[in-house]
Amino acid sequence: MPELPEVEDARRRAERALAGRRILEVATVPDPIVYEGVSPRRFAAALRHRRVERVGRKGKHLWLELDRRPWPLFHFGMTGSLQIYRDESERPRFWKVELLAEGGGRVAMPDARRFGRIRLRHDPATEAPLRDLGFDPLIALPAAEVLLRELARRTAPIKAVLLDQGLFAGVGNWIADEVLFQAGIRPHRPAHRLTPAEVSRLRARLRGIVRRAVAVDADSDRFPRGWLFHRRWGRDADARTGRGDKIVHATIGGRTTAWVPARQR
DNA sequence: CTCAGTGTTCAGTG
DNA sequence: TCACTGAACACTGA
Repeated sequence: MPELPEVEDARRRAERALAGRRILEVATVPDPIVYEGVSPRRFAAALRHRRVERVGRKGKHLWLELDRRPWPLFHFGMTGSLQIYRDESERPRFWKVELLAEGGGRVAMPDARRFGRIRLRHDPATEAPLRDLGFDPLIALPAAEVLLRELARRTAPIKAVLLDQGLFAGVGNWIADEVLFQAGIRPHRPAHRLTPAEVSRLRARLRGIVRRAVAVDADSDRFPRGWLFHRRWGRDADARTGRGDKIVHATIGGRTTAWVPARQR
């Protein structure tokens, strides 16, 4: 479940469970794909007995700031998430790591498809992969003129450009489609051909969508009724919006794209 | 059995 | 160097 709002929700839940507490135990499973550049053993040793000061996020990455470096850095890939519970019996299927905190709270990262990553960094914000991220729309969304200038250099379809983490950190497939739907922009449009008015709308909708999704704790059942999100799933040939407009599916930027020709130009 | 998939990376091309 | 495209990665669930 991992686009910006889901990761921000994970960050807040992790902060509630861990901030100010020590990590008493670290359980791991052997997985040289998900653990990148660090063995589970060394990872566990770096975290054990440390106090968590706060939890950070940029784009789709989340990290724990401990009282000693290095710090753990997580990416949830397609199917990773953060689960918080108290009883060991609730340890999720496909778990990769589980922390036991002072007070008995447990925090685990499961990841069925193993596209997620667990890393160790001395200063996550200034090292790869975070160093290469663009702006995070929840933290600092640039002015429309700045966006317009960036988009002017890109000839790829706007849908593909929205997915570029080096520009829009944290935007994933459903957010990109939602932004273009609400801004009334056809996903195939070359980014450099967007008008200033369109870039302005795109910026406003990106901000609105991310803020709203975060405000409802990334709980998609609480996303506004009119959002494309609720009707975009599964390449259903007769899918329609609430207003009866046809939803079509295409592959753009290598990803399934849902859009509404009647509303997007 | 087949295929899509809330993501990223890398090789190849222009 | 840079922008861009498409394949590869791994594996579940429909």
